[in-house]
Amino acid sequence: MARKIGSHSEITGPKIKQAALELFARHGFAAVTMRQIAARVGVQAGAIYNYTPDKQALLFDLLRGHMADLLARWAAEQVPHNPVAALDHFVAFHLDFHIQRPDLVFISYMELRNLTEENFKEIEEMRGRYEKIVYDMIRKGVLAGDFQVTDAKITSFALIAMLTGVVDWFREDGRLSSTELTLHYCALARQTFGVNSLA
Amino acid sequence: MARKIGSHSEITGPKIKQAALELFARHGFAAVTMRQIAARVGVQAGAIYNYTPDKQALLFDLLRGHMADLLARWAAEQVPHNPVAALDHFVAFHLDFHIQRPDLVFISYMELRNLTEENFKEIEEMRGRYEKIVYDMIRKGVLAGDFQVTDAKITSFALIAMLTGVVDWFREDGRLSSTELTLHYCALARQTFGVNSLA
DNA sequence: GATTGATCTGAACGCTGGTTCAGTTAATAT
DNA sequence: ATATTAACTGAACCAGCGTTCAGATCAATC
Repeated sequence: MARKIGSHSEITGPKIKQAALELFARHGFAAVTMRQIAARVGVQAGAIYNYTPDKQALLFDLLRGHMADLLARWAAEQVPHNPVAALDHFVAFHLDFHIQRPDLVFISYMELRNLTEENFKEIEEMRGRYEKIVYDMIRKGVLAGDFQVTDAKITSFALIAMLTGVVDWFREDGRLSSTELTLHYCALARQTFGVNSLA
Repeated sequence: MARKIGSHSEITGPKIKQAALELFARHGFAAVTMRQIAARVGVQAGAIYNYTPDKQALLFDLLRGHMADLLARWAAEQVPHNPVAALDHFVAFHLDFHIQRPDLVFISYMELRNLTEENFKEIEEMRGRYEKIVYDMIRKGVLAGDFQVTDAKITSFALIAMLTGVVDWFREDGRLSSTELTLHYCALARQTFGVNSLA
């Protein structure tokens, strides 16, 4: 035996990425073997090397793709000028994006330390860009007098942590729908930012 | 060579735990070898097995010890009856406890998936007990009319995530002292809980 | 329908992993 | 001083790791 029936790089390539993603998320990068990934795709381990130079690149591509996707999608959003509306918009966007990609969110936080130093720096830089978006949004709201926060930096970290933490427990078939979730978190975020509810 | 000069189980035992903790936190459980741990202690790999049945137990003991410590210390706290004061108390406690143990916090979140199923359940149960403490605290505040939260469960998760996320960026020698940090987060938590600042 | 290139197999490579254990030495008790 | 026990070494075991590659087979092209 050699080449499989119906084999195509446009099919096998994505399948390998998907299998690697699921396994990395479930067991951790270091604990997953190339043979496990291959088995999930229905292929031998050697075949993976037609699609990636090595295991490290498999991880890095997933993380970079995830961050690039996040930044690109936010850049494409039409963000309201009103600070409170912008906050609501961000909360909805962040929750929606992250809830749809729990595995990617997980490994983007977990597996940073398994990256090469230079690969790590690249991801860190992208993460910093996203954090700056939140920080700038808060600063604008503070300057406009809409937000009452004592420290914009701390608040930006707190907001991101609070929102991203949702993927640890939220399930599509759970007590709350994603719509209800968003509503709750918009209210929570407003309160956290000291938005005057009478305004 | 065999037994080392000055060797004592009361010394080597804790050193192994400490070395394992640091290495697990830095590189991840699966990526750390018994030989690395041994080298850090200044001993051969085989010697570790005088102190632990296997690598898994090394991890589990760290996680269980951490959670047990957390629960025991909270149980020993004198918590004010006033809901707002209790919230402040909890925020200060949680931040203080977690900031002092960044490595343990890290692996307690990261390495759950590397636990045996039964070991995992035990840690999960302890974690649930801690989350319930927060939930009950919020419920009391809501019933007393001190907190304005739409969903006590969500708010409890959000608070824990927001506070625990601090270990990702806080440094003792950074911009903020731990005292300032606590003050900021008490204010932030009050705001998140809709505590009437005029009361 | 023959040729060519893309896709995959299967076996192998050198290494390193967790773990075991007989033997050796330091500390302790007698 | 001697005997006993606790602590550790060093070497070995085997399974499994990531990675390579010559060869086999399928898909596509003309």
